[in-house]
Amino acid sequence: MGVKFKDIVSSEEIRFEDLNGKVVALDAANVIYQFLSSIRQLDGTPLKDQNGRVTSHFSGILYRTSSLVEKGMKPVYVFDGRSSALKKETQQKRKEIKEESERRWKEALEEGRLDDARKFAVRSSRMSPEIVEGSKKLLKLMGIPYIQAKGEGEAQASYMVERGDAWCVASQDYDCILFGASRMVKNLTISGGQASPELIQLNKILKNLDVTRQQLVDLAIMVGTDFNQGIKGIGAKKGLKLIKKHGDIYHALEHLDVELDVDPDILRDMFLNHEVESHYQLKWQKANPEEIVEFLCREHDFSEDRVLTAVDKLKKLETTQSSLEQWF
DNA sequence: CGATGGCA
DNA sequence: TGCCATCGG
Repeated sequence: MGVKFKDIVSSEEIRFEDLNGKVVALDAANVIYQFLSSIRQLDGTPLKDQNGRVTSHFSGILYRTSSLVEKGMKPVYVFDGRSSALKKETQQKRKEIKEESERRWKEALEEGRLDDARKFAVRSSRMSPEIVEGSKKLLKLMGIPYIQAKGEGEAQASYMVERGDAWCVASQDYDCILFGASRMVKNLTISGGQASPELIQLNKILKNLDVTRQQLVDLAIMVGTDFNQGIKGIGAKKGLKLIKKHGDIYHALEHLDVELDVDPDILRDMFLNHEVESHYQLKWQKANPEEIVEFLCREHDFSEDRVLTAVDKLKKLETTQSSLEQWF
């Protein structure tokens, strides 16, 4: 998932207080997928309502969002739009892994191997249109804005940081730095325990590695992204050396005597000139406790006490005003 | 994952 | 109060 840059990007640990008052653009797909993967029982079964509909993502969105608000952040969720045809191969591969994982989950369950069951269940997580629509509905009732991207959500979120409408992108993937996000935050989890939030700044990465953003994109293309396979045997470190030695991907490829499956120019264009939605408005509104209870408790069997406690935390937003609000 | 409750 | 196991849906 995402470009494998872990070995070359530096990050700094931050505290939640550092994000007080900041607009945080959350990559919705990334966040929801995390919830679907991890909010499960020991045997891997996700949370479900009485009708058997998965509710893990509702739990995650409700509790994490309300906690972020309580800590002073202004969250905005960014949903994926159409995905590039270039992503087809990755999507097909993921689909196969998920199907295989689901099969092995059931198999492990029958044989009583609980650890394996959970492991494969996590890998089998899938985000259906129903899950996306339900998530949007919940956010709306909570008064939390969401943006529908035209293309990749990461690209849209990065654009919002570039415009100054958001302070950072929150994601676990490094893709947003390729899309030009000047700041991204990893591990924006509440009970992080070990993993506290990490701030990753594009200009610091470029300075540390001594490359341009274009070169960083070229490097990603060599290493492989969700949109292309990359070159076998080339990881972030080796690729970085090659890009620095030869200047760009075309010259590096000449010296390696290999060809890519996709024209680098097409991928460069995707990362550097991604189609985005520029007409949007960020507005945090009062939560609607009655309708949230109707939706989560009546329709999806959540506990009213727990839901109302979380919803109460959203009141913090009513006292703060978006700096943007003055413009509208 | 995040909330909750029991226990020191 | 803080830590940890387990519950949530």
